[in-house]
Amino acid sequence: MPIEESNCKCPAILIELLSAMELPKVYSPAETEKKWYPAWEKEGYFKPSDAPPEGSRPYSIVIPPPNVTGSLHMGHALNNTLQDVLIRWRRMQGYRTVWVPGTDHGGIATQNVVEKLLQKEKKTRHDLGREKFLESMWQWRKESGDAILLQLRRLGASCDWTRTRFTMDEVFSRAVRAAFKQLFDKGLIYRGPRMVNWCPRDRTALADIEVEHEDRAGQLWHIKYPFVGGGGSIVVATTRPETLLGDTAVAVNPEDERYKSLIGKRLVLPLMDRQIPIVADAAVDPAFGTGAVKVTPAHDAADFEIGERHKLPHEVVIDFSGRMTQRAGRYAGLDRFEARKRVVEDLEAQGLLEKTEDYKLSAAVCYRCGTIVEPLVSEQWFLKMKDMAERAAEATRKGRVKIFPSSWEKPCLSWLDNIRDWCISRQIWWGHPIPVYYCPNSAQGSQLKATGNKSILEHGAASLEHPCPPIASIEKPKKCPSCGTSDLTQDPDVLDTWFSSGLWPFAVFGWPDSSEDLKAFYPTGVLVTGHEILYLWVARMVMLGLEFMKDVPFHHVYIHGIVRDKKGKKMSKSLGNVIDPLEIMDKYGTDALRFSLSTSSIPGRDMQLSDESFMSARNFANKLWNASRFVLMNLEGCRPQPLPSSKEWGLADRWILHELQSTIGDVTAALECYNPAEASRSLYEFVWGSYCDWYVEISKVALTGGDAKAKQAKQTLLVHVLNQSIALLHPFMPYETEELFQALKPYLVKPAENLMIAPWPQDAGASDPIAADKMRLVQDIVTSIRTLRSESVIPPATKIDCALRNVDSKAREILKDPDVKAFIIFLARLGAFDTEAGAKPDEYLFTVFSGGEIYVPSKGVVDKEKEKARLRKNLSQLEHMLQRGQAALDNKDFLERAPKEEVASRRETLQQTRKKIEWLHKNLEGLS
RNA sequence: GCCCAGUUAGCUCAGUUGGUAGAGCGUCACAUUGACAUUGUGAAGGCCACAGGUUCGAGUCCUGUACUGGGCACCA
Repeated sequence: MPIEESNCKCPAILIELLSAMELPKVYSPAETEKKWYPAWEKEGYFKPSDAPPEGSRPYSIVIPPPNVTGSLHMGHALNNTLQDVLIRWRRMQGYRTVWVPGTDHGGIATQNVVEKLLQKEKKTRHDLGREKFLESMWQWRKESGDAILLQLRRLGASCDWTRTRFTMDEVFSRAVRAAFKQLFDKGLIYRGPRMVNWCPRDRTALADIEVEHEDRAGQLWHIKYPFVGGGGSIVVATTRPETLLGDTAVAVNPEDERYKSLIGKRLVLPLMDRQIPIVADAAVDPAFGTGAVKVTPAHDAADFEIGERHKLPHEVVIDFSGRMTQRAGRYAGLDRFEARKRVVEDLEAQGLLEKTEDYKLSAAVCYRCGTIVEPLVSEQWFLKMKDMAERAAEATRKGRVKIFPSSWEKPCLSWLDNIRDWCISRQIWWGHPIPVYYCPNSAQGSQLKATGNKSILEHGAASLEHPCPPIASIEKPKKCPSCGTSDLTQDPDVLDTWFSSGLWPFAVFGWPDSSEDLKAFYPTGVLVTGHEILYLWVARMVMLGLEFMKDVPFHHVYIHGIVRDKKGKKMSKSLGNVIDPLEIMDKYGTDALRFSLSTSSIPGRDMQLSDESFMSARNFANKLWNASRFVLMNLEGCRPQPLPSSKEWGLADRWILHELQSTIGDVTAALECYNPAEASRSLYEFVWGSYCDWYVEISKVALTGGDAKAKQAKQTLLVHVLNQSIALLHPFMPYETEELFQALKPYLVKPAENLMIAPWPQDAGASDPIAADKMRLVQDIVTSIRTLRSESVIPPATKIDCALRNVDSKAREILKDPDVKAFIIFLARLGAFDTEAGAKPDEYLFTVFSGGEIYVPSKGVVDKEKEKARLRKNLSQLEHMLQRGQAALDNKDFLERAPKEEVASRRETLQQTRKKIEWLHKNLEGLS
């Protein structure tokens, strides 16, 4: 029969002992992590409070929604750790916080994943048809869609899961259609045939920003175009000879003396036997290649423009799948690269290839699949950007949106300042259907009929006298407002995935309806992201936020680095150098992963991660664990009580509170300016370097001493400083700190229910430079003695006696403090400690500290030769210092121009160094 | 071609207004009844990329060079 809790009448002291003993020697993350996440969620801490305390301000973050294509990788782990650090910190600061999670349908990327699955069954999406294919897309989304969000829970992400959004859920889709319609009605969205970047693999248009440029080795072919009627030829250079088949002119610069007389003449297009003119256009750079350019208006953006200026015909020789069209004559049906090979061969055979040069070109590739992009003319929807970009740039310039680090501001502005219209239509199936409808009496409608509802990429098929205009509508209209027909067909294209992501910061809060959430949480506090989607996403959110909300979507943009491997390479599946965050969490614990990511996250820099960095974070977690374990094991009889008044603080207490205070300031300031590395490092130093190494050690004096009052004060302070430390650490290491907090709770006055909602530590006015000064002396003497022990190979366990001589007045004053003496005796493991030694001992080991000589009597132990070598080594170091110091003080200019304090302090150190050298010399002499 | 970062110990990186260079990891020595060996103590290890300049004084400010990474443009 189980013992009921209420029946358990164990003495409180036993419970304490038990709870302390329950802490195992080593921190084991797995159990802790399992416990706290559900507990926090159950308490509703992830949701913003419905009844916030008065004056509590809202603070919100929206997640950069990961694509529903896979699982958590290290980049996600970093991005979301940083967001969680910030939101937990703000929550503890008392803000009414919300972090909205969600996922993105991810357009081309996600469609590609499912298409690849189909490929394994040797099927294409066209085999399934649009409807069936979309069914399998939704199936995929259902199965693997939110896996990544589940993994975020493991990471400790304190998202409000009740507000989870997906960019294609019904509510969000309505927002997307509403946004489109508003922009359409305002005349900002237009449709037309334009030269766009076409990915023949994904078979869709891409926006300019979705094209990446890669340096590749290629060739520059010089081709002869003979004049009509003979008389030689003109040579043009090209990297894409297959486009020759679609040439409709050759252009030269009008100022180019070499070609001036040839303008207007006609040429025979090789291989095609068509005649084309030589035109003059200022866009041609006479210095490049031969100074003569072949013009292919249908397959090159620059040529398209030349074509417009000279009214040149378009010869479409490459189709949307990257194959040569019927217009390419005998090359019809060939893949573009196969055609290139054949064209070059044929030109060579006909003696029209003058030469081939190696040439470094930057290939335009699709950012999703890496296929070389083909510039093609097609019918697409565009969003006018100029005005929106201007407003976004203005908001950035005025600081309404601040970018951290600010070095990203300039590139961002220059992108906005040079913006071109945004091609927002995609010829894929997975995405938001464009909310535009056509009636059969519209140009597009009639064309759709002709092509069997498949595509209206090509233009000019229909020629109606009075066509009905396209209808943009949030819901499908019943009939055409122009002609009344109810036979309406929706545009077959979908919207660029970034169009919907661009609405994320307000659509997640319920836009276009006006909601409480929207009022409270827009604009959000900060957007946390990597720089790779700065233009693709961030800039667009600013533009669309200003357009629809009349306000920026966030005040701050925090750009973090990219996660790289040990060798500095970007992590990628194909390189096989990925570190799986889930594995790291299994191996080292979630807190170690988070702490390691935070510590490595230096503003504006990419980070290199390796096992060592996780290990060091894991060790830190264990150190904190054991320090807490020590404190808890020494709280026997301790009751919750307020801090003793400052009068009762001993030297070490004043010092640790001084250090704590500056740590609180440092951590808070570092987080304010998005520098988690500085915040976490400062905490590491404080916890390990100050609290564990010195304060906990020193506290052992009082804990084991007989003074009950001193012991009690020490217990209270140990608990207080530990409690403040874990509070500061909580945003970085939420699990372990929560676990420790629960263990500490019985000793805290009015503790919060959970550390997660405990208040953020405040400046307590505990700055104490005098205590810091005194502790510095303690540390100096202790370290000097330790060095001496180590150099003379005296085991630390052996107690030694120690005497100081020639102590200067400042040090003597400090040594009067009984604490100082006691600490030194304890930390340096001394037997007798004589601070005012008179006579020199007979045999001794010798060293110096900043304020005097240190003698360690050691009868019969001293190896004279070894001791001499040791002292000589010390001496040579000091002499080096003396030399440098003397040089400065011998410099007249320095004495005259440097500030007095500087000169004085140099004099003092020099004096000290001299004294030390003198003492060392004397002792060296004494040895021989 | 233009712009922005970076270059500091073997490795990864700190270094605030200019004042004799710091940490972690790794290495070496010593320590295992200790809160913690995922530990402690100590040591070794640096022409702060290079060349100039400003300054009494430069890792820090200025100019130039080299290399690395990134952004943008050109790309016939």
